[in-house]
Amino acid sequence: MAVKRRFQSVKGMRDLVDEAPAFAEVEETARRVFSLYGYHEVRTPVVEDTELFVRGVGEASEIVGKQMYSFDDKKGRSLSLRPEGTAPVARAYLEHDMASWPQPVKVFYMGPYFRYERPQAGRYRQFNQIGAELIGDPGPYSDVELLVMLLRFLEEVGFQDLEVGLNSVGDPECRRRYSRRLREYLEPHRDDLGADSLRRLETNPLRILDTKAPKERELLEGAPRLREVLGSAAQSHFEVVCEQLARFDVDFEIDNRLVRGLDYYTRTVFEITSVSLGAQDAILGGGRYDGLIADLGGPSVPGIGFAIGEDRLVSLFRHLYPGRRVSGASPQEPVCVVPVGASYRRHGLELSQALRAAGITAICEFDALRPLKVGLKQANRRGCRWVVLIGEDEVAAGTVVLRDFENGTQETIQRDEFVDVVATRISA
RNA sequence: GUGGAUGUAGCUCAACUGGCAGAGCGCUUGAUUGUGGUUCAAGUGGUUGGGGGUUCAAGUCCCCUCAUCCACCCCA
Repeated sequence: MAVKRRFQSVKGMRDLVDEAPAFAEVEETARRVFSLYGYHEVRTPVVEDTELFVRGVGEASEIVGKQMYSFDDKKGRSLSLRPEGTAPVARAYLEHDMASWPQPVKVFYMGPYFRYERPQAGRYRQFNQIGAELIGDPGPYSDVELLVMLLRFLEEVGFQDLEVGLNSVGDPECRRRYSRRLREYLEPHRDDLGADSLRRLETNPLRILDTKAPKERELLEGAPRLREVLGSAAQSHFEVVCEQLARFDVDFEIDNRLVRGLDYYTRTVFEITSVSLGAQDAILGGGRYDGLIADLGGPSVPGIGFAIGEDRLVSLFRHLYPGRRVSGASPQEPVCVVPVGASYRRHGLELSQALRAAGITAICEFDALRPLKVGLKQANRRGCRWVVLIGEDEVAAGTVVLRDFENGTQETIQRDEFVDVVATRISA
């Protein structure tokens, strides 16, 4: 009966147990690297006015149309769990009048996001993103700096050989021009298009470019290229970005089909995918959004940013480098203090505190049901190599016993010297 | 929202055309009352996801439901 009614995590949401240390290491790496580039961390609320996403992300986008966790509060206001991070940051930029700060404003953030979709490999209803936004500079050098920072982060996490897909979706005028061309090209081939693409032919022809259907891909081989219709400003912007990325040895490939799903993107767009992740293969994506702040009722301020899917990043890392720790982290394995008998717990606490005061990770087995045996077994199961024993004999003699599980030896050392001895033994 | 697969012990999985629910690992105890890990011995483990139906008899067949996984879609 207890089994039957046992609680379970909500569909599409999971506990991070084994993965939690890797998440923490990824987050620490992000803080370190992004700070190095002059970014500072912000934290925005998990809940926002629903309208923020409708206007920011776009009513036509799938995210807003079908995937939001929306609800009415007690006053009847429509609120939503945030499905992405850029619109909230843009909102905060306006709310705190960051336009009066030295431009550009550079921020990063991390935390949970929510989309109501059917879960599958690499897709959760609550997932974690690490993002950064550079707001207030329209120029291509900011694009390059942001991408270089992103690659540096991935490198410091421990990834090698990740390739960035890069494209330009141009300014809104270029896109309107291109949509018309693409529609003209595809119209005669309606029979070869699936239902989804047919619908997009009316609503958002650009999205047809990233179709997975082989027949449609073949058809698109002969389609006009997006970059061929870019205006001269967008064109030269893109050229500078490519040229500078090459100068800084960024491994990128121009992908003509790369368009991204959020409505606010302009000019530079990019993403990194991996075939090792299954169908949900994007580990990060981003781009420029020169019209977003204005769409939200603010001044015309350009911006560029990215979002890293932390769950997918960790999953890919574990798949590519089994057993390896993120960022080469190697936490200190604890020394285990075992009081021999319940009446020596006081000494156990004292000894473990002395070790911690010296910066040595220590745990104490207060709960050994029987002297020694159980305590040692626990210490072993926790993966400790070094055990400090304190009992009747040791207290009487003013000593402790330091046991080395690796070769089964142990030594008796003076209690007032034991911290130093432990320190030298574990670092040997 | 659509489609497919799978739910048996804490974990990984067996159980023939319906016939006594099992194994390995884990866990507890002992061999060793102050010595772990190895070994040996014993023990602990379950309303077979839940509900209903067919049957003398259901883990097995039928219906419903829930969950997980994978794909479509979408994206991180």
